[in-house]
Amino acid sequence: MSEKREIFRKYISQQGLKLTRQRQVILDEFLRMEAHLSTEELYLKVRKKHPHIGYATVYRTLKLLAECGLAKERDFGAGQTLYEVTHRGQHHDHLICTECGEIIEFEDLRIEELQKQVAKKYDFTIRDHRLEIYGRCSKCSSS
Amino acid sequence: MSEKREIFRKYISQQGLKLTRQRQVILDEFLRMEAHLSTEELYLKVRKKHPHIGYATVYRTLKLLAECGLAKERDFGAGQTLYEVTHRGQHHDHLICTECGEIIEFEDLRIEELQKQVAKKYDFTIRDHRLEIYGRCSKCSSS
DNA sequence: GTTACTTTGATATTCAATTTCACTGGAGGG
DNA sequence: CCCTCCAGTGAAATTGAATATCAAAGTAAC
Ligand SMILES: [Mn+2]
Ligand SMILES: [Mn+2]
Ligand SMILES: [Zn+2]
Ligand SMILES: [Zn+2]
Repeated sequence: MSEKREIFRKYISQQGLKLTRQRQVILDEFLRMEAHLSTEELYLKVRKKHPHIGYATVYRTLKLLAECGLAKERDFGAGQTLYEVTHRGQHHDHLICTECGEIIEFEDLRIEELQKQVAKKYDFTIRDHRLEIYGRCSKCSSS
Repeated sequence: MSEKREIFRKYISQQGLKLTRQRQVILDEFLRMEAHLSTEELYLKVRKKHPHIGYATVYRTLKLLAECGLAKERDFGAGQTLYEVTHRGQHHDHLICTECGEIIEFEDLRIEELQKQVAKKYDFTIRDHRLEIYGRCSKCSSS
């Protein structure tokens, strides 16, 4: 938590930017959330305690957080981009329930390895990837 | 080709819809294209021979084609949805060059199998999935 | 305090996706 | 072959998220 604030502080100063009150408030509120949330959702959260902070500032701060690696932008095809806190650089992919919207995170190193093999076959240099599995979660299947 | 027209015809009639000139023109033009194309691109193609056909009709017909399984909707995160012709139900995933936009298709049954294992672990019923690998193609890497 | 910035936040703009609605035209029944 | 009805069409409007704009406010160095 505090370690992440430090990362942000350093990034801000490296870039010649300023550590403003708004940015700190937004960062704190973002770190407090778990799971995946949209700019709109974070904006509404922030707004409760700090009604003066504007949508544009939340939007720009989330971009900053993504730049410095504290946040990961996710587009699950639901019309709006979601953000999530990145935990010590660990990568993961998602199972997404199209019924109730639940998002389950998973990692599978075997799949990651096979992706590398595929890329190699086509002489392709991987920068990033996304694997999303859509369907029904256990709760929605049983009901 | 003709077989696909038949599939469309059947779907249309099953749904109590009408096989209009516009829909046939759009279907034919769509089947003639290879690779991935946007609604806009197909619209422009169609327009050349049939300037009277509107964008909304192309848009709606692509939705129909997706519904009956002749087309697959793809969102590669580039701001607009792309469509591609589905060839005899074969699934594939994509390597996407973020430099030049080239899209390479691949299938890897081992990855597909591992996805099933992951889903099973979480008691999740797979309906669909997307795996996209972003990076640089061989051409862009060498230059 | 003055200067030279950056940041903020209300608002405007963009752009694809989608909807609207008055007019048109397939297709089945006669 | 003609009717009639209801789905289809297409120009235009609307939506909604993402992003840009810009005047006012804030910040830090001089
Ligand atoms: Mn996640
Ligand atoms: Mn493809
Ligand atoms: Zn569910
Ligand atoms: Zn390339």
